[in-house]
Amino acid sequence: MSDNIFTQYISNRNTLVKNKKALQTTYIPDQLPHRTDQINEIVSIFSAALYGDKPSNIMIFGKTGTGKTAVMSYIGQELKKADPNEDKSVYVYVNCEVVDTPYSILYNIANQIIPDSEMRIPFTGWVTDKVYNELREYIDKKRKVFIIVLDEIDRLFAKAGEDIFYLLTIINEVLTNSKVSLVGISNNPKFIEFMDPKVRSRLGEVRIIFPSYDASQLEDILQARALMAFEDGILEDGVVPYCAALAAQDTGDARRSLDLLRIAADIAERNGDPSVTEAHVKSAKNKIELDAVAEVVRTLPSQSKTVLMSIIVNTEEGHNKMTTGMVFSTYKEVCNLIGCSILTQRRISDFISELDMLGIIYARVISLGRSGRTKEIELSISKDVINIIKNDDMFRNVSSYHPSKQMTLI
DNA sequence: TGTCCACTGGAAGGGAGGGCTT
DNA sequence: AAGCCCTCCCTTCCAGTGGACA
Repeated sequence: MSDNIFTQYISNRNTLVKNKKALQTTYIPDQLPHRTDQINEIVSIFSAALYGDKPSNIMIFGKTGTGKTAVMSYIGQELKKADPNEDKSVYVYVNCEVVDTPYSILYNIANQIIPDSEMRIPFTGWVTDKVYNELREYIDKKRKVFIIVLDEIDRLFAKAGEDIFYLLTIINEVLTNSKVSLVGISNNPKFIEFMDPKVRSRLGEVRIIFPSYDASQLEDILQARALMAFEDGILEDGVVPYCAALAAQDTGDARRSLDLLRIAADIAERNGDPSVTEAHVKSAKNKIELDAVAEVVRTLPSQSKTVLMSIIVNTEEGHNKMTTGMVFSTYKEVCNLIGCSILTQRRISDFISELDMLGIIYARVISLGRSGRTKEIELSISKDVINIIKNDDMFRNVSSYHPSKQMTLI
């Protein structure tokens, strides 16, 4: 192969990770440490399906990164192994973060279980009732137990209301040959309280809690993945406990601890280092935090970005702290420079509160006595993140701009 | 103690746009 | 295709507020 811009990276490739898949959060290992009780409970309920009985509906609650989705995927795989030809049971998984309307839920379930050769439900065009009826008829015809897993079910409830849950929970009353069992997964245990009591009790026949992992449990999980991913001697001794401790400090999120380990290994590889050290984990932590804020800032709506740019402009003029009025008058001038419409101060006040909630700025309500009551606003992002906004295409005319004299400086 | 300022933040409602239903 | 409904984004209105100041 002739030399080109990729050659040096290919020839100098330093691979510390022998099995990158094992460090992916989507990878489902053969063992899920510290989730045996939950797995056993769910399996004992699901086993009814293999005898043709209807398993109870289950609601699973637990914070992000507590293994809810991983456990359900694992059990789904195992169920398929126990019933490889789907003679008795069919396992269906739907992520309600992506699929969040009644029509799309039914469409998604139907297209997972009905082969194209038998029927294809169109992406749009049918009345929801028609999809429901077709799905119900197909399910009944098959004389099997259908286990339908609805991940992030609280999002579906927030977006689509409870009608879809009502339809799904009463389906067994109109089925004569088949049975449907529902599993809802949510990180918000409160949402079910807002449901109609009948739907609530049907949906949550059994409730299973996935507690957050503590540092030593996270360490076990990481250790198992590290064994799969790295050759001996590549990871320095303290690395796994350190990743586990950092993630445990947060919310006991196993996903976060895996991210730390994977990104630390990436950094070590790119530096050409022979092993992964705690220093690499520290860099990984900084990178994750910076990336998260940068991503939030990059994807802000344009009006929100303009408000943030106005705050940046004021800060660079030496006003580290400013009022809503100051931000608004700079905002109007920035709008004129970039040619976007000017919203009202009331609306800008909301944007300021949203930026505060996102942790991009710090805003608190203060009283300046005779000078009125307002918010005191200051930036709370790093230079790197500020540069992302300043280099945004929409602000190319703003680089040489200085705001008019502000009358109400703090 | 009352006044005043520069807002805050809740409420109501309009308009646009998108998805669902007929 | 047209109507309906919902959500989102925004405006308008306005009562309420904390503290400096007279």
